[in-house]
Amino acid sequence: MTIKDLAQLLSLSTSTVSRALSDHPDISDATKKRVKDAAEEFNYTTNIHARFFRNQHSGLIALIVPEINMFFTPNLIRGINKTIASSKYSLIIFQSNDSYKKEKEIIKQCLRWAVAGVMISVSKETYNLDHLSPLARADIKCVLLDKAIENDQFPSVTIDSEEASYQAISTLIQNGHRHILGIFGNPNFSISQERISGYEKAMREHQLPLLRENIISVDKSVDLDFILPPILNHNKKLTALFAMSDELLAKSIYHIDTLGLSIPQDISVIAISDGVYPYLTHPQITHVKDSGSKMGRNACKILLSALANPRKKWDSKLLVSTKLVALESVRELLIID
Amino acid sequence: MTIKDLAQLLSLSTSTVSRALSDHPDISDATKKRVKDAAEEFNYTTNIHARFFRNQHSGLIALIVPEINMFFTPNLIRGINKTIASSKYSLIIFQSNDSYKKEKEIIKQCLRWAVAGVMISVSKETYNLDHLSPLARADIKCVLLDKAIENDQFPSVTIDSEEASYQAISTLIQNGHRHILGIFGNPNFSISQERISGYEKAMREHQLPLLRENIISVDKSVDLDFILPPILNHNKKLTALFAMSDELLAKSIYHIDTLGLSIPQDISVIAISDGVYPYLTHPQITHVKDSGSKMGRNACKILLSALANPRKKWDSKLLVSTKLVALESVRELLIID
DNA sequence: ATCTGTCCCGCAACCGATTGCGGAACGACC
DNA sequence: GGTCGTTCCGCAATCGGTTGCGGGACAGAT
Repeated sequence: MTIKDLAQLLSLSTSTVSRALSDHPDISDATKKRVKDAAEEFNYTTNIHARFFRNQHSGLIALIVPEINMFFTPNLIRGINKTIASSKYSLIIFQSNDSYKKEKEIIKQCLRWAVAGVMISVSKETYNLDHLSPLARADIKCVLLDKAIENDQFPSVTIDSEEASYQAISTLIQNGHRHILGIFGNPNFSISQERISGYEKAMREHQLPLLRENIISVDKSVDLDFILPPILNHNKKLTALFAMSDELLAKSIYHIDTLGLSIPQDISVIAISDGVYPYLTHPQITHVKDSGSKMGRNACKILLSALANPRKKWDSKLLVSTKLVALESVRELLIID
Repeated sequence: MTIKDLAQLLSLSTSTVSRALSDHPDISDATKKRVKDAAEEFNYTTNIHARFFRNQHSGLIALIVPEINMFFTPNLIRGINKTIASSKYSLIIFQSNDSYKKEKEIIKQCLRWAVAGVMISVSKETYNLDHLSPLARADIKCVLLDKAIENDQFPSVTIDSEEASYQAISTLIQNGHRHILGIFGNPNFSISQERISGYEKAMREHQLPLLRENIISVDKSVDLDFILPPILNHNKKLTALFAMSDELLAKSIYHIDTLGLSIPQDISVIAISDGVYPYLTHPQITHVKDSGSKMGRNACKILLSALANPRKKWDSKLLVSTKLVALESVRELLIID
């Protein structure tokens, strides 16, 4: 059903039908009603490609994520969807599978789709933003989110990783913990580096020693299967464990449980989390909440405002604040000096 | 950068450029190389809307899901992406937020996008498929998946719910359990009904009594917060619990842990799951694996083959088989008669 | 009867990519 | 030099929807 079919059906010209549908003042109310009723009846809707073709803007915003996993991404998408729903844009989602090559291909796709804007959480393999330059050249607005890379070209929305991690470790220290195992992701990523540096900052501020052996970095959470059990078995000084993400948290808890240790009697646990998983465990895990939906909302808002005011400079770096959610997994230690 | 710009740059006509890019035999190799190199350099790619506009097919497949949650959906999308990657189609994902109204709107969107095919997992509010008829009229192929509704118009891909549930309960019975608490979702959905009927079938086959109080149906998993603890506390005969989904499993384990019961010493647990969560808990949960990615792959294959052979009749109901994954949460009881 | 103004509506061009058809350019051959 | 074949490429129409411009119809005024 095209506008032509509809016009023929009503013995009108396509232009009249088009104008009637968009409430053009030239068209009489009677005609408008006739046209709209018919459109409803034969459920005609304007073809989005043809509309783009004529108007030269697609009304699309792309979201590029490394993967749609059980943690974080669902919340992120929820936040974005909510914000975008009140605009005239539609969202399309691409997955890079954590591959730089795929990411590059997706950028190309974005050009083909003639998207108005892009929100991207870069892949694990992405160390610079050269592949985004085609977007800039085509005047497509782009916002980095979550996993961002330092640059002076694109605005970014990330959680304040150092602060989040600092909050978590400080909480442990305030509860009397001094020997804290930190579990981090691949240290090549800025996100891991910042979280490590938050750990270190908190330790330093409280004059606690920084032991290399208490900082574990793994590329994938399954790597913990080999690394974590011996440490938990042999390092008897440890009283607390910090996990920088939900994946690492889940694996850590599994190993703690498996070794017959109990939380928080034998070991206290704290994590940075998007706040779903910590409620599913027993005891529920005290965590610093890193809200995916908040981040999505903010990234989306920045993008929409950039699209509304294309001239204005926009190179803001937004740090989404985090909040400590005290649940049941941190025990207060008596401080013996 | 349009094909015209490129043509002008090379002092060729648009038609020559177009043909060169698609390896038309009329074009000399030298020209082809020149054109392709230039396209690469100025990273020109054909505009997808214009292409559709000309060719009258968008090369799009839509996936409509109730929500992108931490369980199941990620796997489903993974499976679909993998299959679709080897075709010439692209995937766009819509979320209905479990709303019938939104679902209807999305169908309209699909028409506007001129998608070639649709895969839909219907919302909780959807009780019939009338809203899909515009798709049928526009000759858009449609496959139901996961949450399907009985009909004779669209093919469907679902897990064999009754069988999965039967497998789970049978396993418990074979291990000596006779008092099994079954936890199910909203009984209005066929998916819950089938799983209940699998439970009943297994019980009947082993001449065990069907107690109404041992079947719990909740609309949302949080409802268990009020329902489950008193049952676990007072019904001392129960030796096993069956959860029909990951959400329900997670909540159930939480309450079991909270009450100080241990799995499987005090109570055995089994579930139907997509196979991620059961490995994150301790002990790991024995489950009937309901593979989202397998379902996605199959739905996608059916759709692609329907698109390749538009004439052929296709009303298949595919039941994706499930497999028992025996882990650590089911204890063998001594059978005392 | 002619003119002016108003209200509706249609004609036709345009957007980018594709493709049938036809034609220019060139070499080979009689 | 004319004819034919071959190789390579351009013209122009097309897809669906939008919109500037212009024109028909009709009423009221002169």
